[in-house]
Amino acid sequence: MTCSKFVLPRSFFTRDTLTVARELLAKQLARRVGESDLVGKIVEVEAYGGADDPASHAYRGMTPRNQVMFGKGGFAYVYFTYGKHYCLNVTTEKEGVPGAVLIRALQPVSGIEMMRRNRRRKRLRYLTNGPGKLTEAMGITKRQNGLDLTKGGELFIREPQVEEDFEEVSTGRVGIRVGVEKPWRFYIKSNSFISRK
DNA sequence: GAGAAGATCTCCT
DNA sequence: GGAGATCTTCTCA
Repeated sequence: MTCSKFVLPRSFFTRDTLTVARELLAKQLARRVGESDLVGKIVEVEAYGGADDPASHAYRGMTPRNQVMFGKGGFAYVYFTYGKHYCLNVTTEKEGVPGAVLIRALQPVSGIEMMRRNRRRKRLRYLTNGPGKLTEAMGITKRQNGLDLTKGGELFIREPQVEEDFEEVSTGRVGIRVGVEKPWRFYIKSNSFISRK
């Protein structure tokens, strides 16, 4: 069962990458595994561009890995890094324009017991407070690369049932060596699931 | 075909 | 607070 009226439509994603990144805060990432639903509130994101952004995978043009970033917005871009970790991005912009938003941290909403099993950790705070951690908690791997997130299938993004006020903070991006000066990281102020201060 | 770097996490001191 | 783990992907020859 999917509450499709809450699923974010294509038009949400096919906009400017920075706009999409900011508006993704406080939305819910939902993952369906068999009978179970894993849901987390998005509390931290980073925007990645194209030829204007040396930190982006798309900076040097299209490759087999990053081709999803060049398609239209609203698809999952999952890549493997550091020999251990997957990172989940949401593509943005229209067809032919590269752009993506890295989901860096979630606040668990439901399916928490399954997240604990996936992570083999008990402490709630360490289940999803980092890009490699949240993919492990939600069972996301390269198999989810290229999935359409607007269909309400095994992976999608939806409006929260209850709107909450929050204060947005923007800083330089984390864990990269170039392009650190761009204030393209956004997170919800004073949320305890942020990956780094 | 080889070499190097990477949008990170965990464990150890 | 710091280093090691570990493998995919890209670049260059």
